Amino acid sequence: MARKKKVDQQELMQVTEELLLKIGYERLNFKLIATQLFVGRSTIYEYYSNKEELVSEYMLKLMNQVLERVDQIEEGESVDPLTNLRKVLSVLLDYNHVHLITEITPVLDRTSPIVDQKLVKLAELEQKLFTFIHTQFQIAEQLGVLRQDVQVQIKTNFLYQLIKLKKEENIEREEWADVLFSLLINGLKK
Amino acid sequence: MARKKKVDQQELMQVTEELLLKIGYERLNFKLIATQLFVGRSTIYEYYSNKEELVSEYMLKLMNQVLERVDQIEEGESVDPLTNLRKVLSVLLDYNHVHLITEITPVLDRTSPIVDQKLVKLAELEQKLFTFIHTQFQIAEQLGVLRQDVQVQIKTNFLYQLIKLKKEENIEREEWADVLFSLLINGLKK
Amino acid sequence: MARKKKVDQQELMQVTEELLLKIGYERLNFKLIATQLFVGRSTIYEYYSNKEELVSEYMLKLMNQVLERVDQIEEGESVDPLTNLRKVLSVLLDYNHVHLITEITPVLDRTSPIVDQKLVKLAELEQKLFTFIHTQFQIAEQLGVLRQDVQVQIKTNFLYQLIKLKKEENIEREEWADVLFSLLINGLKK
Amino acid sequence: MARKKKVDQQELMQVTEELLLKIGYERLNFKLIATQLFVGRSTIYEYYSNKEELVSEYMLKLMNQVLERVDQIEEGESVDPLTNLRKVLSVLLDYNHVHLITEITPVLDRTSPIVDQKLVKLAELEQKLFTFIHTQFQIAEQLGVLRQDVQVQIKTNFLYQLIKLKKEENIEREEWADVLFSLLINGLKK
DNA sequence: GATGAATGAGTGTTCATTCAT
DNA sequence: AATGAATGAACACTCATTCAT
Repeated sequence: MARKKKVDQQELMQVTEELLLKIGYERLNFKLIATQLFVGRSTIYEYYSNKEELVSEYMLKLMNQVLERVDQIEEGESVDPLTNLRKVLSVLLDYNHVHLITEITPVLDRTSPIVDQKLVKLAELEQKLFTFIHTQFQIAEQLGVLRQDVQVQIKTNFLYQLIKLKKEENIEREEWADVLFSLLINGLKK
Repeated sequence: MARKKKVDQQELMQVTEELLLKIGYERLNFKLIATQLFVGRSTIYEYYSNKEELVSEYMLKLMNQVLERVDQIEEGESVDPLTNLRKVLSVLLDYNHVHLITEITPVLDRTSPIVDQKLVKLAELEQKLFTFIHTQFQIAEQLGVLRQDVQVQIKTNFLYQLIKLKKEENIEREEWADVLFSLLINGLKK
Repeated sequence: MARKKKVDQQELMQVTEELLLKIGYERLNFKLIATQLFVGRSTIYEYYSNKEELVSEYMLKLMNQVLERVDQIEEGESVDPLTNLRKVLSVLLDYNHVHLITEITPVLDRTSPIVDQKLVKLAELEQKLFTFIHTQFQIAEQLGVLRQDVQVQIKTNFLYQLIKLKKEENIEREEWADVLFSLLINGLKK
Repeated sequence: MARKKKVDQQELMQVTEELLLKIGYERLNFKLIATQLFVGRSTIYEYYSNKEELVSEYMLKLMNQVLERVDQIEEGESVDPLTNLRKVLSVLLDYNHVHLITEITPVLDRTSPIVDQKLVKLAELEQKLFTFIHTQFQIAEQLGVLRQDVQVQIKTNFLYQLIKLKKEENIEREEWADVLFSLLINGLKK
């Protein structure tokens, strides 16, 4: 009979996320992960042969979750682009750590084909996300709701960057999303 | 007298900056710096006894340059807060890498008193910058130009985050500043 | 299960002792130890995270062995203090390298709590040894066998220092202990 | 005109002694010495080309001073060997740090001929000192004052080791010498 | 004479990774 | 499937020593 599995994949991903947020990609190491999971260091190697593989897998899973939520928006009944964009912002705030992807992806060593493959897939998903936002902005423009002197690309980035603004402690998430969205659309002017 | 100096401090700072931007703080190491300067690794230790000291010195110099520019705005004839804020944005775009400070400062080991001292000084300077922006926003509010349902603190952060938006390749810097400032003030609405 | 152990703890302690006696604490380093044990340098770090920890562990083990022997004297049937002191001298000569402790302890860096803890324990054991000798001297004094114009503290030190006298090559250990003890008690006078 | 000499030889020797006593031979280095003398590190190299040369010179000077004092005893009017030995003990206590020589000499690298030469000279002086003590003990033996079942060599060492006994704080030097000498001659017996 | 500057050699330490069980 | 043990490679840091001025 096989030994009971000690390493729960979900737990592994969760610990990875916590550590990525707490100490960052560079300082993340298998020793730490193993300690938190109460397993031997080398056990992690049974599943991922290095940090790159583990982290790219984590990012892929994360992006998949985000896109699932975005798909729900797409499949929703709403046809108003601004409403959709507001919903996207909500999702991004929920998955606030997606910004990790933007930071980590460029520094990852893509030598290993397994890693490379995952990063390609990840880029596709990211593209899909951007395309959705992009499309909404285009529709909004056509409806004459938005200014047209700024490229859609910039608008998309603008929205994406918003999630990096540090939320005030005493404000609740949806309310915060409202503030950000209002800033995005109306700016600071009275 | 001594041997001719091989290590130019300015060059050292420049290489540090380049490497920080290219590979980040964690991957930065003295070997790399020394190689780029065509000197021995231990030579760098003659000037800075570790990475922390070198990098905190770099950040301090950088922030000093930024504040010099901000002081010029302060001493300028303009009393219009929005004009001043627009000028600050220009400065921040020129010293676009100030965002490194925000990233690196929290992870630096402050054990060494020399490092700690520099970080304290750095925090003071940063505070000064924020205060200037803060003040301009307050004046603008009092003049009734800006919306008041968003805290000044958030506005300040908003402006500060703007510099992270990646500039399009084919656009010139001042023009880009105009775009960003317009986004900041007017938002995306038509 | 894991790979077969290559590093025998006892062997490690023995090599440490040999090197401490041969080249001293300052010159002792992990490279040397590793070479003698035919293992990689970093392997030693699996067991002790630095020289301080290794050496303090060594000293603790050594002192424990000494005290075990002293305990046997204490539990022995003899009640004559001089006989007991003579036996202590034998033990000290057997563990002649205890003087290493006196030399090394003061220069050890106690920053690490692990090291500090061991040194505290070590000090306790040393105290116990000194107390035993001290007590024997006191009893001897009360029996009127010893001069009383010299403090017990000095007597204790005197005995302890004796082990540093270099033994002549051609003399056997117990005989040498007799000579030293006689010197201690009777002095050089006829 | 030549520059004013900044490095005073005597001061150099004094600093060397202080550091040797404070931190020991192994930790002694030119950087520390230079700092204490307020000169550049490389300046010391004008006088001594390495630590070995400096320290062997120091020990030689020290031993010379000791022997000067011993010569005075020899030239003195006293013919009583015990009185002479008591005087030697006084000298040894004055130059209490001669024990440094015993510790350092064996670990010094004798590769350099300059160092070797000094160490040879040093050994001669040490021999002279031992011979003097030796002779006094022999005379004393012939006078029937001392026991003869212990080799003179051992007696000599015994006296020499005495200086390592830590002096109590509140006792004055000559008095301490008396205690030690009495221990040496009469032992601990009543 | 004096020294600031540069450097190599050696040690300290961490960690990803392999391997045998 | 799991892991304890071993290790090399890479980086951190110190210091004796050389050299040009």
